[in-house]
Amino acid sequence: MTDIDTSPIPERKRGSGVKMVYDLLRDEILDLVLLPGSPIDEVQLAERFKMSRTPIREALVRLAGEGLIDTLPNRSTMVANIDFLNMHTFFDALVLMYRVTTKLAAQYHRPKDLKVIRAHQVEFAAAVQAQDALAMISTNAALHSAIAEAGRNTYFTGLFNRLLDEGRRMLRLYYQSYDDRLPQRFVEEHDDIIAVIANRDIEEADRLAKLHAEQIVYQIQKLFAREDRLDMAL
Amino acid sequence: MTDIDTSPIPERKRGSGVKMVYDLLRDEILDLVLLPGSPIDEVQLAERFKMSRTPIREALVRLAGEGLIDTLPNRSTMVANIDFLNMHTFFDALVLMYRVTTKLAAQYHRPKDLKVIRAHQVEFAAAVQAQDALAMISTNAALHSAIAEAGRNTYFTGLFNRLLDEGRRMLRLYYQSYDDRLPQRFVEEHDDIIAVIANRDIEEADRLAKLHAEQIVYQIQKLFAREDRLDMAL
DNA sequence: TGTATACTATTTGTCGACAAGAATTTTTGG
DNA sequence: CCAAAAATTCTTGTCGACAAATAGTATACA
Repeated sequence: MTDIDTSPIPERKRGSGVKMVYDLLRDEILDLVLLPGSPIDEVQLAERFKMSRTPIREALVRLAGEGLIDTLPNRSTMVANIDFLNMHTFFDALVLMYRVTTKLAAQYHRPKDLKVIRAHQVEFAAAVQAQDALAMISTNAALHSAIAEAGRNTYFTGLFNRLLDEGRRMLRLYYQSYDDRLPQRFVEEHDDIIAVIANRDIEEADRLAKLHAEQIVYQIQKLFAREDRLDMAL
Repeated sequence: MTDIDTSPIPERKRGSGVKMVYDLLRDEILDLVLLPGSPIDEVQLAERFKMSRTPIREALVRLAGEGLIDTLPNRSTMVANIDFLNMHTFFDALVLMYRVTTKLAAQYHRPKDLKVIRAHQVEFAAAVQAQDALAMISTNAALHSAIAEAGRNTYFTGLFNRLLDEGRRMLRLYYQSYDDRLPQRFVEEHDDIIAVIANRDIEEADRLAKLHAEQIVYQIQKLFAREDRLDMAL
Protein backbone atom coordinates (compact mmCIF):
# COMPACT_ATOMS: atom_id res chain seq x y z
CA MET A 1 0.00 0.00 0.00
CA THR A 2 1.45 3.32 -1.05
CA ASP A 3 1.31 6.56 0.78
CA ILE A 4 -1.71 8.55 -0.13
CA ASP A 5 -1.60 12.29 -0.03
CA THR A 6 -3.96 13.02 2.84
CA SER A 7 -3.44 16.76 2.48
CA PRO A 8 -4.61 18.34 5.72
CA ILE A 9 -6.27 21.43 4.30
CA PRO A 10 -6.16 21.29 0.54
CA GLU A 11 -9.53 22.99 0.29
CA ARG A 12 -9.45 26.71 0.10
CA LYS A 13 -12.54 28.77 -0.12
CA ARG A 14 -13.12 30.43 -3.44
CA GLY A 15 -11.68 33.94 -3.37
CA SER A 16 -9.72 33.55 -0.14
CA GLY A 17 -6.54 32.66 -1.94
CA VAL A 18 -5.67 36.14 -3.13
CA LYS A 19 -6.10 37.70 0.27
CA MET A 20 -4.03 34.97 1.91
CA VAL A 21 -1.15 35.45 -0.50
CA TYR A 22 -1.43 39.21 -0.29
CA ASP A 23 -1.41 39.27 3.51
CA LEU A 24 1.45 36.83 3.84
CA LEU A 25 3.66 38.47 1.23
CA ARG A 26 2.92 41.85 2.74
CA ASP A 27 3.98 40.67 6.18
CA GLU A 28 7.09 39.02 4.82
CA ILE A 29 8.07 42.20 3.02
CA LEU A 30 7.43 44.45 6.03
CA ASP A 31 9.23 42.06 8.37
CA LEU A 32 12.17 41.88 5.99
CA VAL A 33 11.81 38.15 5.58
CA LEU A 34 11.92 39.19 1.94
CA LEU A 35 14.74 41.69 1.70
CA PRO A 36 14.49 44.82 -0.44
CA GLY A 37 15.65 44.07 -3.97
CA SER A 38 15.14 40.32 -3.72
CA PRO A 39 13.37 38.85 -6.73
CA ILE A 40 9.84 37.48 -6.60
CA ASP A 41 9.11 34.40 -8.65
CA GLU A 42 5.50 33.84 -9.60
CA VAL A 43 5.94 30.17 -10.38
CA GLN A 44 7.68 29.52 -7.10
CA LEU A 45 4.90 31.24 -5.20
CA ALA A 46 2.30 29.29 -7.16
CA GLU A 47 3.92 26.04 -6.08
CA ARG A 48 4.33 27.20 -2.51
CA PHE A 49 0.66 28.12 -2.14
CA LYS A 50 -0.56 25.25 -4.29
CA MET A 51 -2.52 27.46 -6.63
CA SER A 52 -2.30 28.79 -10.15
CA ARG A 53 -0.37 31.89 -11.13
CA THR A 54 -3.50 33.96 -11.70
CA PRO A 55 -4.37 34.71 -8.05
CA ILE A 56 -0.66 35.15 -7.30
CA ARG A 57 -0.41 37.80 -9.96
CA GLU A 58 -3.47 39.57 -8.62
CA ALA A 59 -1.88 39.77 -5.18
CA LEU A 60 1.31 41.11 -6.75
CA VAL A 61 -0.60 43.79 -8.63
CA ARG A 62 -2.10 44.94 -5.35
CA LEU A 63 1.28 45.03 -3.64
CA ALA A 64 2.69 46.99 -6.57
CA GLY A 65 -0.14 49.47 -6.14
CA GLU A 66 0.98 50.10 -2.59
CA GLY A 67 4.57 50.48 -3.70
CA LEU A 68 5.78 47.43 -1.82
CA ILE A 69 7.12 45.73 -4.94
CA ASP A 70 8.48 47.04 -8.21
CA THR A 71 7.53 45.47 -11.50
CA LEU A 72 9.68 45.83 -14.60
CA PRO A 73 7.54 45.13 -17.69
CA ASN A 74 8.27 41.77 -19.28
CA ARG A 75 11.02 41.35 -16.75
CA SER A 76 11.50 40.43 -13.16
CA THR A 77 9.50 41.78 -10.27
CA MET A 78 11.22 42.43 -6.95
CA VAL A 79 10.71 43.75 -3.45
CA ALA A 80 10.82 47.56 -3.50
CA ASN A 81 14.00 49.16 -2.28
CA ILE A 82 14.07 51.59 0.58
CA ASP A 83 14.88 55.09 -0.60
CA PHE A 84 17.45 56.31 1.89
CA LEU A 85 18.39 59.30 -0.23
CA ASN A 86 14.99 60.95 0.12
CA MET A 87 14.49 59.98 3.71
CA HIS A 88 13.67 63.53 4.73
CA THR A 89 10.52 63.45 2.60
CA PHE A 90 9.46 60.44 4.61
CA PHE A 91 10.11 62.25 7.87
CA ASP A 92 8.27 65.35 6.69
CA ALA A 93 5.21 63.31 5.83
CA LEU A 94 5.42 61.26 9.01
CA VAL A 95 5.58 64.29 11.31
CA LEU A 96 2.71 66.00 9.54
CA MET A 97 0.53 62.90 9.72
CA TYR A 98 1.35 62.41 13.39
CA ARG A 99 0.17 65.96 14.00
CA VAL A 100 -2.95 66.04 11.91
CA THR A 101 -4.26 62.63 12.95
CA THR A 102 -3.74 63.38 16.64
CA LYS A 103 -5.45 66.72 16.21
CA LEU A 104 -8.45 65.16 14.47
CA ALA A 105 -8.62 62.45 17.10
CA ALA A 106 -8.96 65.14 19.77
CA GLN A 107 -11.74 66.64 17.70
CA TYR A 108 -13.78 63.65 16.59
CA HIS A 109 -13.03 60.70 18.87
CA ARG A 110 -15.83 58.78 20.58
CA PRO A 111 -15.66 57.08 23.98
CA LYS A 112 -15.15 53.67 22.41
CA ASP A 113 -12.06 54.89 20.55
CA LEU A 114 -10.30 55.79 23.79
CA LYS A 115 -10.69 52.27 25.09
CA VAL A 116 -8.99 50.88 21.99
CA ILE A 117 -6.25 53.50 22.13
CA ARG A 118 -5.52 52.86 25.80
CA ALA A 119 -5.36 49.12 25.20
CA HIS A 120 -2.67 49.69 22.59
CA GLN A 121 -0.80 51.98 24.94
CA VAL A 122 -0.74 49.20 27.57
CA GLU A 123 0.82 46.89 25.02
CA PHE A 124 3.36 49.52 24.04
CA ALA A 125 4.35 50.07 27.66
CA ALA A 126 4.77 46.33 28.09
CA ALA A 127 7.03 46.18 25.04
CA VAL A 128 9.18 48.98 26.43
CA GLN A 129 9.29 47.24 29.79
CA ALA A 130 10.38 44.00 28.13
CA GLN A 131 12.95 45.92 26.06
CA ASP A 132 11.60 44.19 22.97
CA ALA A 133 12.55 46.64 20.24
CA LEU A 134 10.58 44.92 17.49
CA ALA A 135 7.46 44.82 19.64
CA MET A 136 7.91 48.51 20.43
CA ILE A 137 7.86 49.34 16.74
CA SER A 138 4.71 47.40 15.99
CA THR A 139 2.79 48.42 19.11
CA ASN A 140 3.74 52.04 18.60
CA ALA A 141 2.47 51.84 15.03
CA ALA A 142 -0.74 50.16 16.19
CA LEU A 143 -1.30 52.84 18.81
CA HIS A 144 -0.91 55.74 16.44
CA SER A 145 -2.95 53.98 13.80
CA ALA A 146 -5.75 53.65 16.35
CA ILE A 147 -5.47 57.36 17.15
CA ALA A 148 -5.71 58.13 13.46
CA GLU A 149 -8.80 55.94 13.15
CA ALA A 150 -10.44 58.00 15.88
CA GLY A 151 -9.86 61.06 13.70
CA ARG A 152 -12.08 59.51 11.04
CA ASN A 153 -10.44 60.86 7.92
CA THR A 154 -9.77 57.99 5.54
CA TYR A 155 -7.44 60.07 3.37
CA PHE A 156 -5.14 60.72 6.32
CA THR A 157 -5.39 57.24 7.81
CA GLY A 158 -4.56 55.78 4.42
CA LEU A 159 -1.39 57.77 3.98
CA PHE A 160 -0.45 57.42 7.63
CA ASN A 161 -0.74 53.65 7.65
CA ARG A 162 1.38 53.52 4.55
CA LEU A 163 4.03 55.63 6.24
CA LEU A 164 3.94 53.47 9.34
CA ASP A 165 4.43 50.38 7.19
CA GLU A 166 7.37 51.93 5.43
CA GLY A 167 8.81 52.96 8.80
CA ARG A 168 8.39 49.47 10.14
CA ARG A 169 10.45 48.21 7.23
CA MET A 170 13.19 50.79 7.71
CA LEU A 171 13.48 50.20 11.42
CA ARG A 172 13.66 46.44 11.03
CA LEU A 173 16.87 47.05 9.17
CA TYR A 174 18.40 48.67 12.21
CA TYR A 175 16.82 46.82 15.07
CA GLN A 176 18.06 43.40 14.00
CA SER A 177 20.37 43.31 16.97
CA TYR A 178 17.65 43.67 19.60
CA ASP A 179 20.02 45.64 21.80
CA ASP A 180 18.36 49.00 21.35
CA ARG A 181 15.42 50.32 23.23
CA LEU A 182 13.23 53.33 23.06
CA PRO A 183 13.36 55.44 26.22
CA GLN A 184 10.68 55.29 28.86
CA ARG A 185 10.01 58.87 27.94
CA PHE A 186 7.96 57.78 24.92
CA VAL A 187 5.52 55.96 27.17
CA GLU A 188 4.93 59.14 29.14
CA GLU A 189 4.53 61.16 25.97
CA HIS A 190 1.90 58.72 24.80
CA ASP A 191 0.06 59.09 28.09
CA ASP A 192 0.10 62.86 27.72
CA ILE A 193 -1.17 62.68 24.16
CA ILE A 194 -3.99 60.34 25.11
CA ALA A 195 -4.93 62.71 27.94
CA VAL A 196 -5.23 65.76 25.68
CA ILE A 197 -7.22 63.76 23.16
CA ALA A 198 -9.63 62.79 25.92
CA ASN A 199 -9.84 66.46 26.94
CA ARG A 200 -10.51 67.44 23.33
CA ASP A 201 -7.75 70.03 23.58
CA ILE A 202 -7.03 70.37 19.86
CA GLU A 203 -4.21 72.91 19.99
CA GLU A 204 -2.35 71.05 22.71
CA ALA A 205 -2.84 67.77 20.83
CA ASP A 206 -1.12 69.32 17.84
CA ARG A 207 1.73 70.65 19.94
CA LEU A 208 2.38 67.38 21.78
CA ALA A 209 2.09 65.31 18.61
CA LYS A 210 4.63 67.55 16.91
CA LEU A 211 7.10 67.22 19.77
CA HIS A 212 6.55 63.49 19.98
CA ALA A 213 6.98 62.96 16.25
CA GLU A 214 10.13 65.04 16.17
CA GLN A 215 11.53 63.04 19.07
CA ILE A 216 10.92 59.83 17.19
CA VAL A 217 12.45 61.19 14.00
CA TYR A 218 15.46 62.38 16.00
CA GLN A 219 15.79 58.95 17.56
CA ILE A 220 15.69 57.24 14.19
CA GLN A 221 18.19 59.65 12.66
CA LYS A 222 20.54 59.12 15.58
CA LEU A 223 20.27 55.39 15.03
CA PHE A 224 20.97 55.72 11.32
CA ALA A 225 23.92 58.05 11.89
CA ARG A 226 25.49 55.53 14.25
CA GLU A 227 25.05 52.75 11.71
CA ASP A 228 26.53 54.94 9.02
CA ARG A 229 29.62 55.41 11.12
CA LEU A 230 29.85 51.67 11.57
CA ASP A 231 29.53 51.21 7.82
CA MET A 232 32.32 53.66 7.20
CA ALA A 233 34.55 51.91 9.68
CA LEU A 234 34.42 48.74 7.59
CA MET B 1 -14.22 36.75 -53.16
CA THR B 2 -15.40 37.22 -49.60
CA ASP B 3 -14.61 40.06 -47.29
CA ILE B 4 -11.50 39.47 -45.35
CA ASP B 5 -11.10 40.95 -41.90
CA THR B 6 -8.44 43.55 -42.52
CA SER B 7 -8.58 44.76 -38.93
CA PRO B 8 -6.88 48.15 -38.86
CA ILE B 9 -4.89 47.80 -35.68
CA PRO B 10 -5.40 44.32 -34.32
CA GLU B 11 -1.84 44.14 -33.05
CA ARG B 12 -1.27 45.35 -29.56
CA LYS B 13 2.11 45.30 -27.99
CA ARG B 14 2.51 42.74 -25.28
CA GLY B 15 1.82 44.37 -21.94
CA SER B 16 0.29 47.54 -23.29
CA GLY B 17 -3.25 46.24 -23.00
CA VAL B 18 -3.53 46.60 -19.24
CA LYS B 19 -2.33 50.16 -19.21
CA MET B 20 -4.66 51.09 -22.05
CA VAL B 21 -7.70 49.66 -20.29
CA TYR B 22 -6.62 51.17 -16.98
CA ASP B 23 -6.10 54.66 -18.43
CA LEU B 24 -9.31 54.66 -20.40
CA LEU B 25 -11.49 53.33 -17.58
CA ARG B 26 -9.88 55.79 -15.21
CA ASP B 27 -10.67 58.71 -17.47
CA GLU B 28 -14.20 57.51 -18.04
CA ILE B 29 -14.76 57.24 -14.30
CA LEU B 30 -13.27 60.65 -13.51
CA ASP B 31 -15.17 62.29 -16.38
CA LEU B 32 -18.38 60.66 -15.21
CA VAL B 33 -18.84 58.87 -18.50
CA LEU B 34 -19.22 55.96 -16.11
CA LEU B 35 -21.50 57.21 -13.36
CA PRO B 36 -20.93 56.35 -9.70
CA GLY B 37 -22.70 53.12 -8.84
CA SER B 38 -22.93 51.89 -12.40
CA PRO B 39 -21.93 48.23 -12.81
CA ILE B 40 -18.78 47.13 -14.58
CA ASP B 41 -18.99 43.99 -16.67
CA GLU B 42 -15.72 42.18 -17.28
CA VAL B 43 -17.01 40.23 -20.26
CA GLN B 44 -18.39 43.33 -21.88
CA LEU B 45 -15.07 45.12 -21.46
CA ALA B 46 -13.23 42.10 -22.82
CA GLU B 47 -15.32 42.23 -25.98
CA ARG B 48 -14.97 45.98 -26.26
CA PHE B 49 -11.18 45.90 -26.08
CA LYS B 50 -10.89 42.64 -27.99
CA MET B 51 -8.86 40.91 -25.34
CA SER B 52 -9.30 38.24 -22.72
CA ARG B 53 -10.66 38.86 -19.23
CA THR B 54 -7.28 38.47 -17.58
CA PRO B 55 -5.79 41.88 -18.45
CA ILE B 56 -9.19 43.48 -17.85
CA ARG B 57 -9.25 42.09 -14.34
CA GLU B 58 -5.74 43.31 -13.68
CA ALA B 59 -6.77 46.84 -14.63
CA LEU B 60 -9.81 46.54 -12.38
CA VAL B 61 -7.67 45.41 -9.45
CA ARG B 62 -5.52 48.50 -9.89
CA LEU B 63 -8.52 50.79 -10.02
CA ALA B 64 -9.90 49.14 -6.91
CA GLY B 65 -6.60 49.80 -5.19
CA GLU B 66 -7.07 53.49 -5.86
CA GLY B 67 -10.62 53.38 -4.60
CA LEU B 68 -12.15 54.26 -7.94
CA ILE B 69 -14.22 51.07 -8.09
CA ASP B 70 -15.74 48.84 -5.43
CA THR B 71 -15.59 45.09 -5.70
CA LEU B 72 -18.02 42.84 -3.86
CA PRO B 73 -16.50 39.36 -3.60
CA ASN B 74 -18.09 36.85 -5.94
CA ARG B 75 -20.52 39.54 -6.91
CA SER B 76 -20.70 42.56 -9.09
CA THR B 77 -18.08 45.29 -9.27
CA MET B 78 -19.13 48.89 -9.76
CA VAL B 79 -17.88 52.44 -10.00
CA ALA B 80 -17.23 53.79 -6.51
CA ASN B 81 -19.81 56.13 -5.12
CA ILE B 82 -19.00 59.64 -4.01
CA ASP B 83 -19.26 59.97 -0.25
CA PHE B 84 -21.17 63.18 0.23
CA LEU B 85 -21.76 62.51 3.91
CA ASN B 86 -18.08 62.72 4.81
CA MET B 87 -17.31 65.55 2.45
CA HIS B 88 -15.65 67.58 5.21
CA THR B 89 -12.90 64.96 5.50
CA PHE B 90 -12.22 65.52 1.84
CA PHE B 91 -12.04 69.28 2.31
CA ASP B 92 -9.78 68.92 5.35
CA ALA B 93 -7.36 66.80 3.40
CA LEU B 94 -7.53 69.01 0.33
CA VAL B 95 -6.78 72.22 2.23
CA LEU B 96 -3.88 70.64 4.09
CA MET B 97 -2.37 69.27 0.89
CA TYR B 98 -2.76 72.61 -0.86
CA ARG B 99 -0.83 74.19 1.99
CA VAL B 100 1.94 71.69 2.45
CA THR B 101 2.67 71.16 -1.24
CA THR B 102 2.81 74.90 -1.90
CA LYS B 103 5.08 75.35 1.09
CA LEU B 104 7.43 72.62 -0.07
CA ALA B 105 7.42 74.03 -3.58
CA ALA B 106 8.64 77.34 -2.19
CA GLN B 107 11.36 75.42 -0.40
CA TYR B 108 12.59 72.94 -2.97
CA HIS B 109 11.58 74.13 -6.44
CA ARG B 110 14.14 74.48 -9.22
CA PRO B 111 14.10 77.00 -12.08
CA LYS B 112 12.71 74.44 -14.51
CA ASP B 113 9.71 73.80 -12.24
CA LEU B 114 8.63 77.43 -12.44
CA LYS B 115 8.47 77.28 -16.21
CA VAL B 116 6.13 74.31 -16.07
CA ILE B 117 4.01 75.92 -13.37
CA ARG B 118 3.68 79.19 -15.25
CA ALA B 119 2.67 77.34 -18.41
CA HIS B 120 -0.16 75.69 -16.51
CA GLN B 121 -1.20 79.03 -15.09
CA VAL B 122 -1.47 80.46 -18.61
CA GLU B 123 -3.79 77.62 -19.54
CA PHE B 124 -5.87 78.16 -16.42
CA ALA B 125 -6.22 81.87 -17.17
CA ALA B 126 -7.32 81.01 -20.70
CA ALA B 127 -9.97 78.63 -19.35
CA VAL B 128 -11.30 81.31 -17.04
CA GLN B 129 -11.29 83.80 -19.91
CA ALA B 130 -13.21 81.33 -22.08
CA GLN B 131 -15.61 80.64 -19.21
CA ASP B 132 -15.09 76.93 -19.76
CA ALA B 133 -15.86 75.48 -16.33
CA LEU B 134 -14.65 71.98 -17.12
CA ALA B 135 -11.36 73.29 -18.46
CA MET B 136 -10.97 75.41 -15.33
CA ILE B 137 -11.25 72.32 -13.17
CA SER B 138 -8.66 70.32 -15.09
CA THR B 139 -6.19 73.17 -15.62
CA ASN B 140 -6.45 74.18 -11.97
CA ALA B 141 -5.74 70.59 -10.96
CA ALA B 142 -2.81 70.42 -13.37
CA LEU B 143 -1.37 73.64 -12.02
CA HIS B 144 -1.50 72.58 -8.40
CA SER B 145 -0.23 69.12 -9.29
CA ALA B 146 2.77 70.78 -10.93
CA ILE B 147 3.35 72.89 -7.82
CA ALA B 148 3.24 69.73 -5.73
CA GLU B 149 5.76 68.05 -8.02
CA ALA B 150 8.12 70.95 -7.41
CA GLY B 151 7.88 70.15 -3.69
CA ARG B 152 9.37 66.73 -4.40
CA ASN B 153 7.63 64.70 -1.75
CA THR B 154 6.09 61.62 -3.35
CA TYR B 155 3.95 60.88 -0.31
CA PHE B 156 2.25 64.26 -0.54
CA THR B 157 2.00 64.33 -4.32
CA GLY B 158 0.45 60.87 -4.24
CA LEU B 159 -2.29 61.83 -1.82
CA PHE B 160 -2.79 65.21 -3.42
CA ASN B 161 -3.26 63.82 -6.92
CA ARG B 162 -5.75 61.38 -5.54
CA LEU B 163 -7.68 64.19 -3.92
CA LEU B 164 -7.61 66.25 -7.10
CA ASP B 165 -9.00 63.27 -9.01
CA GLU B 166 -11.78 62.82 -6.51
CA GLY B 167 -12.52 66.54 -6.69
CA ARG B 168 -12.63 66.43 -10.45
CA ARG B 169 -15.26 63.72 -10.18
CA MET B 170 -17.35 65.66 -7.67
CA LEU B 171 -17.23 68.88 -9.63
CA ARG B 172 -18.21 67.19 -12.87
CA LEU B 173 -21.47 66.37 -11.17
CA TYR B 174 -22.21 70.04 -10.67
CA TYR B 175 -20.64 71.65 -13.69
CA GLN B 176 -22.65 69.71 -16.24
CA SER B 177 -24.47 72.86 -17.23
CA TYR B 178 -21.38 74.81 -18.21
CA ASP B 179 -23.00 78.03 -17.00
CA ASP B 180 -20.83 78.49 -13.93
CA ARG B 181 -17.48 80.10 -13.80
CA LEU B 182 -14.82 80.60 -11.24
CA PRO B 183 -14.08 84.23 -10.50
CA GLN B 184 -11.16 86.06 -12.03
CA ARG B 185 -9.91 86.37 -8.49
CA PHE B 186 -8.53 82.82 -8.60
CA VAL B 187 -6.24 83.76 -11.46
CA GLU B 188 -4.77 86.56 -9.40
CA GLU B 189 -4.40 84.31 -6.37
CA HIS B 190 -2.49 81.85 -8.51
CA ASP B 191 -0.20 84.61 -9.69
CA ASP B 192 0.47 85.64 -6.10
CA ILE B 193 1.19 82.06 -5.07
CA ILE B 194 3.60 81.53 -7.95
CA ALA B 195 5.35 84.75 -7.01
CA VAL B 196 5.95 83.73 -3.39
CA ILE B 197 7.13 80.30 -4.52
CA ALA B 198 9.65 81.99 -6.79
CA ASN B 199 10.71 84.19 -3.87
CA ARG B 200 11.09 81.10 -1.67
CA ASP B 201 8.97 82.79 0.98
CA ILE B 202 7.82 79.68 2.81
CA GLU B 203 5.61 81.26 5.45
CA GLU B 204 3.83 83.45 2.95
CA ALA B 205 3.38 80.48 0.62
CA ASP B 206 1.61 78.64 3.42
CA ARG B 207 -0.60 81.62 4.20
CA LEU B 208 -1.64 82.25 0.60
CA ALA B 209 -2.20 78.55 -0.12
CA LYS B 210 -4.44 78.31 2.94
CA LEU B 211 -6.52 81.30 1.87
CA HIS B 212 -6.69 80.05 -1.70
CA ALA B 213 -7.73 76.54 -0.69
CA GLU B 214 -10.39 77.84 1.66
CA GLN B 215 -11.74 80.05 -1.10
CA ILE B 216 -12.05 77.06 -3.38
CA VAL B 217 -13.70 74.95 -0.71
CA TYR B 218 -16.10 77.79 0.00
CA GLN B 219 -16.91 78.07 -3.69
CA ILE B 220 -17.61 74.35 -3.96
CA GLN B 221 -19.76 74.33 -0.85
CA LYS B 222 -21.76 77.26 -2.15
CA LEU B 223 -22.29 75.39 -5.38
CA PHE B 224 -23.43 72.28 -3.56
CA ALA B 225 -25.77 74.21 -1.32
CA ARG B 226 -27.43 75.78 -4.32
CA GLU B 227 -27.88 72.40 -5.97
CA ASP B 228 -29.31 71.01 -2.75
CA ARG B 229 -31.92 73.72 -2.80
CA LEU B 230 -32.74 72.84 -6.37
CA ASP B 231 -33.02 69.19 -5.42
CA MET B 232 -35.39 70.04 -2.63
CA ALA B 233 -37.49 72.14 -4.95
CA LEU B 234 -38.21 69.12 -7.10
C1' DT C 1 -52.36 32.67 -2.73
C1' DG C 2 -48.15 32.81 -0.29
C1' DT C 3 -43.94 30.57 0.81
C1' DA C 4 -40.33 27.42 0.54
C1' DT C 5 -37.61 24.58 -2.45
C1' DA C 6 -35.48 23.14 -6.74
C1' DC C 7 -33.76 24.45 -10.97
C1' DT C 8 -31.56 27.52 -14.37
C1' DA C 9 -28.67 31.14 -15.75
C1' DT C 10 -25.31 34.57 -15.21
C1' DT C 11 -21.03 36.13 -13.37
C1' DT C 12 -16.79 35.62 -10.96
C1' DG C 13 -12.50 33.10 -9.49
C1' DT C 14 -9.22 29.74 -10.88
C1' DC C 15 -6.76 26.79 -13.85
C1' DG C 16 -3.53 24.82 -17.38
C1' DA C 17 -1.55 25.96 -21.63
C1' DC C 18 0.53 28.74 -25.12
C1' DA C 19 3.24 32.51 -27.03
C1' DA C 20 6.15 36.72 -26.87
C1' DG C 21 10.44 38.95 -24.80
C1' DA C 22 14.43 38.85 -22.43
C1' DA C 23 18.38 36.44 -20.49
C1' DT C 24 21.60 32.84 -21.11
C1' DT C 25 24.17 29.58 -23.44
C1' DT C 26 26.03 27.65 -27.51
C1' DT C 27 27.78 27.98 -31.94
C1' DT C 28 30.18 30.18 -35.65
C1' DG C 29 33.48 33.16 -37.88
C1' DG C 30 37.45 36.01 -37.56
C1' DC D 1 41.16 33.04 -28.09
C1' DC D 2 37.63 36.49 -28.61
C1' DA D 3 33.42 38.56 -30.51
C1' DA D 4 29.14 38.38 -32.96
C1' DA D 5 25.22 35.64 -34.20
C1' DA D 6 22.15 31.88 -33.40
C1' DA D 7 19.80 28.81 -30.57
C1' DT D 8 17.91 27.65 -26.14
C1' DT D 9 15.97 28.38 -21.73
C1' DC D 10 13.27 30.94 -18.67
C1' DT D 11 9.86 34.21 -17.23
C1' DT D 12 5.97 36.91 -18.12
C1' DG D 13 1.56 38.29 -20.45
C1' DT D 14 -2.52 36.49 -22.52
C1' DC D 15 -5.94 33.23 -23.69
C1' DG D 16 -9.98 29.98 -23.60
C1' DA D 17 -12.23 26.92 -20.62
C1' DC D 18 -14.08 25.13 -16.40
C1' DA D 19 -16.04 25.35 -11.72
C1' DA D 20 -17.93 27.68 -7.72
C1' DA D 21 -21.00 31.17 -5.98
C1' DT D 22 -24.84 33.96 -6.47
C1' DA D 23 -29.14 35.82 -8.64
C1' DG D 24 -33.22 34.94 -10.86
C1' DT D 25 -36.98 31.83 -12.23
C1' DA D 26 -40.03 28.19 -11.97
C1' DT D 27 -42.22 24.62 -9.41
C1' DA D 28 -44.27 22.27 -5.44
C1' DC D 29 -46.71 22.41 -1.35
C1' DA D 30 -49.55 24.20 2.42
